[in-house]
Parts: sequence; structure tokens; C-alpha cells
Amino acid sequence: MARPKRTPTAGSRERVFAAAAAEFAAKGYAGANMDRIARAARLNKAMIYYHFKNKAALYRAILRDMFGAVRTEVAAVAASGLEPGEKIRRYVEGIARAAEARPHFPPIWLRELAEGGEHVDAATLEYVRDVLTALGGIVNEGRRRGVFQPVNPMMLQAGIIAPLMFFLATARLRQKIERAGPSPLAVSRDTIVAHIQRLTLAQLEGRIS
Amino acid sequence: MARPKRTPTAGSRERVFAAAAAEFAAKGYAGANMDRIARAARLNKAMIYYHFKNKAALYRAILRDMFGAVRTEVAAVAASGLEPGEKIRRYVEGIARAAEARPHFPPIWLRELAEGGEHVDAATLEYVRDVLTALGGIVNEGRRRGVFQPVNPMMLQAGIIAPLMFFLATARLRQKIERAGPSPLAVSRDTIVAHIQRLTLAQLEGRIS
DNA sequence: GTCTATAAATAGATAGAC
DNA sequence: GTCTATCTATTTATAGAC
Repeated sequence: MARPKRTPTAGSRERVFAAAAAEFAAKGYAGANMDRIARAARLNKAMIYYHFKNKAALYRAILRDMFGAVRTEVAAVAASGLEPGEKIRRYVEGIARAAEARPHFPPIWLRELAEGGEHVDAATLEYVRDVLTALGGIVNEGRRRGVFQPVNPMMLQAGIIAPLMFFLATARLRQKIERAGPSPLAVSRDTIVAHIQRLTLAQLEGRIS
Repeated sequence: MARPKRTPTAGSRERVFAAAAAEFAAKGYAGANMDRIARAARLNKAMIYYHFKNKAALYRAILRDMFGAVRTEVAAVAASGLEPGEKIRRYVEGIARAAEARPHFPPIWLRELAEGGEHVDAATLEYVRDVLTALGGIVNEGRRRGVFQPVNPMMLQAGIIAPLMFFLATARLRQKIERAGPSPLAVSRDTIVAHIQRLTLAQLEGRIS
């Protein structure tokens, strides 16, 4: 990430990055194989180590790109002059957009949750906290204006990203379940985002308990 | 997992099972190491292969135990004579209980979601479908009685397990984030379960959109 | 049932030519 | 920048003794 495109390099760094993201998403950190990454990038292992110090550094670069993108989306929403309810809607939409621009995003995030952020370095952790802080700011703004109830930002965030990652990551699995027997459960991307937006606002507007 | 306890075996199979569950939870399928599993079980690798055909079979046994437990909990709820709203509450509670009885459950489930059920065999898939079918049955019962709105069971299920696994799996990570800076976000187990119960019922009772 | 020893394959990482 | 060749460590799995 961040570097002039197609100069002498002919984009080999970008190819490594993309191939690695797909590999880490499919196999997890420990299960990812440097040789497979090289082949998928139409290069060889040595080229990976030319661009990245080692496996861990390569993975960290991918994590940083993911959470950096989320932070960027969210920061734009927080800085906008929109009313709090609309900010919440765009907050959800922004996370969905950052995730959809990166097919590896939902699987990697789910795996990272599973291992308690094992590979999350300080810089990435900062991004994560910024996102949570921005959400907290929107909630506080809504409270001051009397349109939101007090809600724990962590609960809210869990209610947003958990179902979102679930849906985006399981498109394939859901098809597998459907094929195995009768359970018509296809749900479109827009339906999901709209649903999560409504669910989040219902909490903030005190329509839940 | 099904088998007479402490006969000649002195529970070595159970020790392998437990150690493997912890290892798969921490490292994922590909990252799990048979030698580490053996050491954690205070045995050697050969004993793993005495009890289980290979790594894949060992993992499958753990998956089956997990989803079998969920199915058992859920089936009891569905068969009870309780009113639909209470069934939904106990459905959520039952899944939480099955997960809490197995510390490896949330991480493994999240990872399995991440890779689209790569290691889910036909028998386990059957359990998963049974759980979803049971939920659909409760929803239909509520609709017939006029207390529930029509809701896609997959959406409902996602809204339950995704946040639940998120919270149960990230207790450690959330602490890490808190330590790194100010964001008071500790949430208790009961708060989470109650929250998810209310959220689910709010959807079914049409209080969302 | 439980162990040691080891086969056979695969992994991450680097040296050095071009 | 890109490659081949290779070192070294690790890993799944099995053979065979007790």
C-alpha cells in the first residue's frame, strides 16, 4: 500500500499484496503459505521478501490497509454536518463499503476476532480505537440533541460489525446450506445493510427494551 | 465425546479432545500443531493417531460436538410448551450456554464462518440446518398466534449468533483495547445475552423498522 | 494403550546470479 | 527487480518396541 504504481516495479508489490490478502483470508495467518502467495502473484517467494520483511510484516500491512480504510470512511462521516441519525446510517454504510472493496476483509476480521487480535500491532489498534471513538462521538452528539438514548458504544459496534461480517463472509456457506436441503435464505447486500441500520437506530432511539 | 470414561484408557481420548479444541481455537485448522496438542494432553503424537484417524478427523469430531450441543439445547426449547416469546429467549440462552460450556466454541465458530464452512462435513451440516429449522418453527408458531411478524430466519439467526460469538470470543481483545487508551467498555455476559434477547424479540414484534 | 524414533513432505527465509 | 537453488526447521503421519 502507498507507493507509486507501475514504475520499474510493474506492480509486483501490489500483486503480492492482493495474493497475500486472499491467502490469509482463506487459510488464516498460520495456515497461509508463502509459496502459494508467490504463485498466485505470478512471482516467486524471493520477491515477497524483497517487498516485505517477512510473513508477519506482510500480514500487518494488510491489516493496516483494512482498518485504515474503515477509519477513513468513518472519519468522513463523523466530520460531516449531517444529523446524528443520518450519521449512524452512513457509519454502517461506510464500514460495509470498506469491507466490500476488499473481499478478504470479512474473513480476516472474523479470524482476528477469533484469536483476540493476536496480530494487531499498535498502529492498527490505534485505527480500531479511532473508529470506536468516532461512533461514541456520534452517540454523544445525538444524546445532547435529545434524539438518542444512552447506549454502550461497544454494544452498538458489536451489533453492527458482527452481523455485517457474518453476512459478507458467509455468502458461500449459506449457499452450501441451501443446496443441502430446503431453506430459502438468500439475502441481498442492500437488505442486510438496511436491516443493520434500522436495528442500530432502534437501539439508539430506545425502541428495543 | 461418546465413549466410556476412564477404563483402561484413563481418559487419554478426552485429554486429546480437550487439548485439540484449545489448539484449533487458538491457531485455526491449518495452524494447529499435532505435537503441541500432544504435549498439552500430556501424551505424544502417536496417541492422537491411536484415537483419531488424522488431523481432519480430530477437527471434525470437535465440530460435531459443538453443533450437536447447540442442536440439543435448541431442540429442547422447540419441544417445550412455552409461548413463542419465551422460546426465543431460551433459544438465545441455549446457544449461549452451549458456547460457554466450551471455551473453544466461539473462536472455532468464527473461524469456520471465515472460511465458509470448509471443514463442515455432512453430519455437522445437518445439525446446523436442524438449528435453523427449529428457529423457523418458533417464528412460524408465533406468526400463527399473531404475536410475531414475518422475519427471515437467517437474518434473525445472524443477529443472534454473530454478536454472541463476537462478545464471547473477544473478551481478551476488548481488554487489550481498553488498556491502550480510554474507552470503558466492559460488558457482562448476562447483559449481552439479555441485550440479544431483546433485540431479537424487537424484530419479531415489529418494533424495528 | 503408550512410547521412541524416524520417514517424508512442506514450511519460512536467504544467497547470489542476472 | 526478478529469478533459481538451497538451507534449516517444522510438520503430519507411521513403524515397531514394550
